[in-house]
Amino acid sequence: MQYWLFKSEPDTYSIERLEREGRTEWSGVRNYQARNFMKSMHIGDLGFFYHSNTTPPGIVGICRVIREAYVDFTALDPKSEYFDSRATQEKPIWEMVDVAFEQRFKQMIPLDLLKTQKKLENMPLVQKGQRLSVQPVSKSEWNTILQLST
DNA sequence: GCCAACGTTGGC
DNA sequence: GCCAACGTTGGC
Repeated sequence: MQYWLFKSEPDTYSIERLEREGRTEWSGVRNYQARNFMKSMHIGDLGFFYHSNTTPPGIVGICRVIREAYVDFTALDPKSEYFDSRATQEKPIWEMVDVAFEQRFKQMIPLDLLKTQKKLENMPLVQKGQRLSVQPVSKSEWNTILQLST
């Protein structure tokens, strides 16, 4: 069992929408490092749901991996905003997982607060210039953040 | 809206 | 294989 963090701009896909829909395909990731993290996910893994590019940014809840990595077909669809002309049926390049809604925090844990936590100083999330949209979270980081959510 | 940081592209 | 140019991310 591993822990993760998924970033999403709420205008694109919010925790509220995930709560409403129950589950979603995490399509559109176009970064190799983030894709590789998704390929290493297993059913039952948990992830923090992070709202980026909003005021304030922060962790808003938890989701759960319910399907392991498979072809992100949006890369093959010319009509999709995530279309990648280099992707083919034989070599689709990009993959995605499915996640389910797990929990929404009563209050967002703002990035500001995460940055003040000594125990979280090594998280990619709090590093300046870090843009990775899917990243691993250690068990101790996970627990530290859970404490902040109560 | 600005811009620093980063990943990717492509000329050489 | 280097690296400048470019596009994107995302905090502020």
